[in-house]
Amino acid sequence: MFADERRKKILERLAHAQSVTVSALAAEFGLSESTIRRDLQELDELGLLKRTHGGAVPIEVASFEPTLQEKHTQRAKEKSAIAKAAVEWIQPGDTILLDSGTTTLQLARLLPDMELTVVTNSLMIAEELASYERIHRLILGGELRTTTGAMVGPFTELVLSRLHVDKFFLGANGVHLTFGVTTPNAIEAATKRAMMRAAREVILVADHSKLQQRSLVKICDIDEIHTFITDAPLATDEVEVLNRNGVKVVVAEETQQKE
Amino acid sequence: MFADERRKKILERLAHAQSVTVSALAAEFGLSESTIRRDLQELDELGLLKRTHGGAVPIEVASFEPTLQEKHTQRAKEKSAIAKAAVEWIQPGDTILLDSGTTTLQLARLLPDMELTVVTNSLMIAEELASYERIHRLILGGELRTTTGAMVGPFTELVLSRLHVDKFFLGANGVHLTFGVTTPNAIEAATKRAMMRAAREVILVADHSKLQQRSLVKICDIDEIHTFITDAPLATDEVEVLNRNGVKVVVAEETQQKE
DNA sequence: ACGCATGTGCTCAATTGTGCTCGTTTCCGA
DNA sequence: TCGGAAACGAGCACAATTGAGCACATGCGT
Repeated sequence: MFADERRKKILERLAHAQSVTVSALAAEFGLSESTIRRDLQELDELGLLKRTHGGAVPIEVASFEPTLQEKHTQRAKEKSAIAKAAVEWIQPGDTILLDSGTTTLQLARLLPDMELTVVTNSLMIAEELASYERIHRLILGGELRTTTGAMVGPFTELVLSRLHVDKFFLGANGVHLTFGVTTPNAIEAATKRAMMRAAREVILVADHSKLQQRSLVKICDIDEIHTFITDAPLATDEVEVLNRNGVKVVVAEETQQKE
Repeated sequence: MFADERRKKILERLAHAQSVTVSALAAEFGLSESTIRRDLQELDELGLLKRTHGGAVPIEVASFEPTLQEKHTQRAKEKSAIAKAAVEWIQPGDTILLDSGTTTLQLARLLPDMELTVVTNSLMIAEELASYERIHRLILGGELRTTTGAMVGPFTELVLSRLHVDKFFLGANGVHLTFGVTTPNAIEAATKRAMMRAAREVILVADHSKLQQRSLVKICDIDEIHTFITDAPLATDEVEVLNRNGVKVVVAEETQQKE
């Protein structure tokens, strides 16, 4: 990987995400932070990005919606770490299904532009993927929900009934060992269930704040999850319960340097 | 193997990979690195690649998509006038179907926030409608096309086969009295036909630059259109032909503010 | 045979990319 | 407002890569 190549990738990344961090880039490329800093400095001088402390942001002015933006930043580091670990699960040629949600949106941003089929019911993810060249994108239709930007309902489920994907990345509001996986909205829950039926492997992505939480509507029992990717180490007994239920647990490393 | 031949191969290699290395090329061709360096230098001076330390990367065309943004501004005033006239056709409680395209996008922007069900296969329109409170929004899914942001294909048509809307606002690239209504892409044309089948009334919206133009793929004959909204007065014989085919013609008044 | 252009390989000092250290600056939570 | 942690930039060291120069081989026309 050459410097120019790497810088191009940094710009690509920045085109999809609102920001990049020095530490994350260093970890991703397997290089020192010094090198990344030099890259960012160079790109900054060329006017291709704007340097910030700890990273960089795109050059555009961006009068983005604050509410959505806010949510992004909530536990952004955790979500990003989880998304990064989740991307590792994806191989060229895969057919993946992305649930709506901020963690999966982050995942979409981190997707490499490789031979891939991505199915999603999230308007934001669809938008995010619009510029990818090589990714084949199938959008599940449905009724558009304002709060989550998700497309849900019978039409979504109709299309899902005709689909079969390799991997489904499921987001949720509550992950409880005995009460199962939950979300606040009944229609969304039904759609999530339909997505599970369409997938060979169900991968649950949720940061540690969701753990042992209960939301209103149950999506599924914990043993219906094949893999659970989260950001903080679980208690040993929790891992034991999960493993006993056939759930593989992956704890995402926050970027190398621990604080 | 001649030098020119070798250089051509290097360029081919670079067209497929993101980069090439001097050492790899030297090994592959069984030549010294000096020779490869001279090749790369030559190609760099010719502007056919960009030299880096240890190898080379392709020239960046940086072909960002101005096309979509450009299209917005093209004939914006006409499109806006048409959209304004089209909105008059919509009543509270209606179920309307919006085609993808810049004119219909403009229409979506001008929609009053009233009791309404809007169905669309356009990602941009979906996004535009995301903030509306009272409008019930149904998004047709399908494969996402990069150039137009439209969702098309069998899944789109599957959902459409289950729907019935009051009014369909159809966009097109060519409107010809004898050859009918046309568009450049076959898959999009098929989806547009499916949308027509799902509608009680088909309303064609197209500015006068599309008139008597032909694009590649035919969507329908002119007599399958119920209403045609455009921005410039047509010739009297044209109107006569249209009326004879059962097409109601509406000419939108350009708004007062001329510059 | 001769002169010359071209293509190639080798050597070596100079350049570049990178990692590391260290003192300074900036940020964030108490 | 303050203190510690994180991030920063300058400077240095080291290794890989580079370019210039030279030598050698081949091909071509005279």
